[in-house]
Amino acid sequence: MRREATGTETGASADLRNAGGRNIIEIIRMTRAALRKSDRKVADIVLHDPQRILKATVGETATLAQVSQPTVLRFATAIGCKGFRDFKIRLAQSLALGTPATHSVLLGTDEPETVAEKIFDYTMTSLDWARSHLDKAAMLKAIDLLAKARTIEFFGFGASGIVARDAQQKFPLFGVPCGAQLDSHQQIMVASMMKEGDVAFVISNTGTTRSIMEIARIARENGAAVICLTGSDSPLASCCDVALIVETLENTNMYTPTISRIAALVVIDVLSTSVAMRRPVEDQARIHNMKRQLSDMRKDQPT
Amino acid sequence: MRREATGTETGASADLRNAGGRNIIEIIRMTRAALRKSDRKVADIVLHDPQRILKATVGETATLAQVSQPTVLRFATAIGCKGFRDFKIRLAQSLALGTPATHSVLLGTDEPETVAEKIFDYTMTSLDWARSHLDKAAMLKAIDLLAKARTIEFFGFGASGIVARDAQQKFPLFGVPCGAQLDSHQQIMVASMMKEGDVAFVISNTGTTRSIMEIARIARENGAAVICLTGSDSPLASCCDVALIVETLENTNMYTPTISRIAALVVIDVLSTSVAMRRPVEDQARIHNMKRQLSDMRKDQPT
DNA sequence: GACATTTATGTAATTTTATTACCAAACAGG
DNA sequence: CCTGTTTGGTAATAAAATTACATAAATGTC
Repeated sequence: MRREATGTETGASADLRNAGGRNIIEIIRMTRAALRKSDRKVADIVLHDPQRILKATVGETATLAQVSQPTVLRFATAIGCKGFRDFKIRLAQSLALGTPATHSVLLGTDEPETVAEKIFDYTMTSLDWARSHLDKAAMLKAIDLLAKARTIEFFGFGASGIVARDAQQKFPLFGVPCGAQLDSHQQIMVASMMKEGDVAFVISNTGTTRSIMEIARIARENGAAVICLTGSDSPLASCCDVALIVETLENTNMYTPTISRIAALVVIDVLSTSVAMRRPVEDQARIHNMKRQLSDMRKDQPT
Repeated sequence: MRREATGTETGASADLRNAGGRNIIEIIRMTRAALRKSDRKVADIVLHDPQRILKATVGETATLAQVSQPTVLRFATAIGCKGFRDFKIRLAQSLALGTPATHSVLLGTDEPETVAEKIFDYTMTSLDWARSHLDKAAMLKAIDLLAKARTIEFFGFGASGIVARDAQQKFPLFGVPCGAQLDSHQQIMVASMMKEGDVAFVISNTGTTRSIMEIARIARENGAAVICLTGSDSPLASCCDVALIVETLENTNMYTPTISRIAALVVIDVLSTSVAMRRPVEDQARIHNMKRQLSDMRKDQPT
């Protein structure tokens, strides 16, 4: 009773389904258009109030959607689940990250407690999204470049400057000298001095900042490898050797904090850790030592 | 809402259960000792391979635990679930955040892809943990102080310095001038200049850094309110007006990246957003405007 | 240390829920 | 306007969850 290529399959193609990764709600949203009319009714009530369905039985769901029970079952298989049971498990997992962002928009009347809940939820949901949209190939290329680098320079402004500085602090993991430039004049100077074997790591959420693109260009002209970390497939991405695009759920609500920097920080964690793991075993002790030094430095920095 | 006690209740007291927040696995770990002998068998196989149980029926679970089916049911109610169904839903949600941290420790042999998965998972799990362990009362007091502040100064070293800088960048939300001091000499100078009405926001993950405690002391002597953001109930916490303790799952594995700064950043998000929401309605437009300015600044910073 | 009382666990019956088999309407193409 | 195909419903069936009840183990009391 696999439903892959059998006759029961509707127009909803497998690749569409996979695109959403593990989040069943996303899968439903995407396949919705390709579903049968009645299945769509089920899809709609699930999307409308997933929490309700989580506690519902097949019968209740059928009533809510105004369809028959088997239709609910067919809906479940149509979106790629093994059965209703499996569907509910998957729904529960999708909902664990908090009700989808659209539901958790902050209201002016929210109590601080609610605000905390929502912001945490939103952050976690966004991280989940970022993870499922990571470009693994680009990631691998970036790790390759970083592992071979002689020095690494991080560039960024504003919120991205924070990320750059954080990355720079991870130099013990990267194992080579790292710099972080936040002043645009300094940036130009440093970029001009880079040469083959160096890696310029350019961070810009928007990917449109003029001066940051200039940095990328200069570093590249001098023979340095250029990696960028950006929020969308921007102009900056096209002029780099590797573009790490970290998509985040953006939300125009003024209260919604910028999530992009959190996702970027986690990506940096992944890169630095992977690079550290790439090093030969005989270096491990040395890295361990460095890490401890960093740890000590954080713990107690005497005047 | 979910875990009210029924008559079947065993010695496992309600407060114990609530301590774990929403994560059923944690709840099981904590209540395990207080469970009946047979129930404990069930608890053990759940903890041992939660993924397996997620796909199992009552019967299968009973066989795996070598108990009868009703025992499995009783186990479910004992840990505060409405029934086996409810238990599975909750288990699914707990597992969605990634297999518990202990399972996702990085191995030297992991592929970069796996590393990414694990780090994202770990970050999300930790955030979930941090959320459920937030001290709401302290949070409220901090928001009160920040909302009334005339100026805010953030202090931090190393990784915490990153957090301080990030917080400072949120000044449009706080609505008052904010500073971030990262150099210890500067810190002493600025702290000495603070006076009543000012807020010193001291960030230190360990909470034991000598110089940072000195800062807190100086600022306090001068009449400034002192808020600290720290990772545990440390010496620093006891000498501040408000102590925000953000517990994170710590893990001694060398590859595990420091999660504390991520949690701290999210807490700052919560604080700044709450403060912004606290402002009178007539200020909202002004804040909105400031926020846009900040946004523009991020987008494009001409040389 | 036997007896009463509570607590813990299993067996079997029962109910609820999920799934399947089958049939009828709607629909598209010839 | 037939004919095969797709879609959706009804009713039967299988599977799973839950309850009722009985028995065994443990605990305490005199």
